[in-house]
Amino acid sequence: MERSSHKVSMAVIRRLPKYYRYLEGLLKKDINRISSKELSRIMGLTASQIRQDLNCFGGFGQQGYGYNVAELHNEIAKILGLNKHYSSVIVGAGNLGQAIANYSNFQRQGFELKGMFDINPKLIGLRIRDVEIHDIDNIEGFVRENDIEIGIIAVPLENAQDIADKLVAGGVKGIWNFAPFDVKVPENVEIEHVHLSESLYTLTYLLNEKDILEKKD
Amino acid sequence: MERSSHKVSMAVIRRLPKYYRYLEGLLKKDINRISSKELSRIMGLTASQIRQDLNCFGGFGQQGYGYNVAELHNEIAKILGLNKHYSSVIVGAGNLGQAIANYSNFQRQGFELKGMFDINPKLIGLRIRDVEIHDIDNIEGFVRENDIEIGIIAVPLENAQDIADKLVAGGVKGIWNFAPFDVKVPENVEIEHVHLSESLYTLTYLLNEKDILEKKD
DNA sequence: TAGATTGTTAATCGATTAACAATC
DNA sequence: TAGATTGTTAATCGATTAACAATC
Repeated sequence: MERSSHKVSMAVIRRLPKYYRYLEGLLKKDINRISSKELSRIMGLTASQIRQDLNCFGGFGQQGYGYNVAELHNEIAKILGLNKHYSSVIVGAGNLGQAIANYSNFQRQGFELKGMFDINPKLIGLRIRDVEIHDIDNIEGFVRENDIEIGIIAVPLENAQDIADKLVAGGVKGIWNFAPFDVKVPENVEIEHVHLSESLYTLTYLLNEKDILEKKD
Repeated sequence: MERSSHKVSMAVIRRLPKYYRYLEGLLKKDINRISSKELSRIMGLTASQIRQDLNCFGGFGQQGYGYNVAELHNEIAKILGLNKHYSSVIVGAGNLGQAIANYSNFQRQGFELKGMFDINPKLIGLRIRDVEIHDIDNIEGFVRENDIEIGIIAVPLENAQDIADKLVAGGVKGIWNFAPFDVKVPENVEIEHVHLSESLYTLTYLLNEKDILEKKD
């Protein structure tokens, strides 16, 4: 028995946080009503696309009026699961791990950091913002005992898959991976990669695109 | 007079760093030959797509043989502009700025960090890995005098556009933006955004997708 | 030579855009 | 009511996949 909920495409999903961010900006400016046309103008999309995207999840607008900003912001928050609380751990307490731990956007908004892990004995026992750094050997048990839902990987590429396996064994539901390696996880675990060098190399590509394409002729 | 160099689509461009990364992995394993079929298997793409992608830039393979790993790796490095040197500055010397400064992948590979900038008097004058933190008021002059090509923005969203404007005024060619705001730059300046919370919210969406789509029915 | 695999053209698929009736 | 703007269907566009002749 098939549910009518046809999968939403990744292209749409990745635009949702963007809508959420722009709506937050409108809220801050005390704008309480917006049409798809006006939103398309400030976001650089088409009005048609915005309406199509939103209608994957429901009819949030009103003919002749547009969308209520606060309401739409709230609906998208729910779609993104931002009305829920998540407990998390960061594995790797180096520069990147510490930066994520301190990342203010991450601290608020219901993402509770329950623990950090590192292999370096000098770091173990220290605290970042009141969060203790544990020995990396204890990941699996800690994740299980504390019902950790999100595991954040900030270790070198060599160790990334091993850490992912341990997080999964402990029972995390999702992994936010900052290591430059596409760690594999079982189907029932969600994975989101942040490949910083890929982003940087995209920029350098664009800086050189003209020369590259001319040379090809 | 139009050049035959038809623009390469962004979808293709964003796969290039991924090819580069996987080829690097093969190199490390001393594998010196690969077919599009085998590469498609380890990367999770189709062989057809790989051949299409590469042929946007040239015929790097050989019929009946496949691709020489070292050669293809090198060609893609050139396409991505990784054979060149770039001088850069980081604006914002908080946790994120410092993490980027210390990011090892960034330090090697020809990305020279020439200076950092912050508004906080306590940070100004300090050094991160031998790189001095300057007063944020001096950005434009510093960028111009030191021929900085890449400006990295790691400041709060409120200041991001102002910083971008100053970097552009100083003459940067590209901006790597970590602020949660789509800063606008002139057409001749390239921009690459890293929106960390959008990535995180994509993960939380996926954690809740089933519930969301069922509720809709 | 026979087998393998590319480069490239053609077919398919999916995502974006356009259009418009429904309706606030 | 008249005007505005949605939700949704149809048309278009672009990206991915399939197929195969060329060739190493």
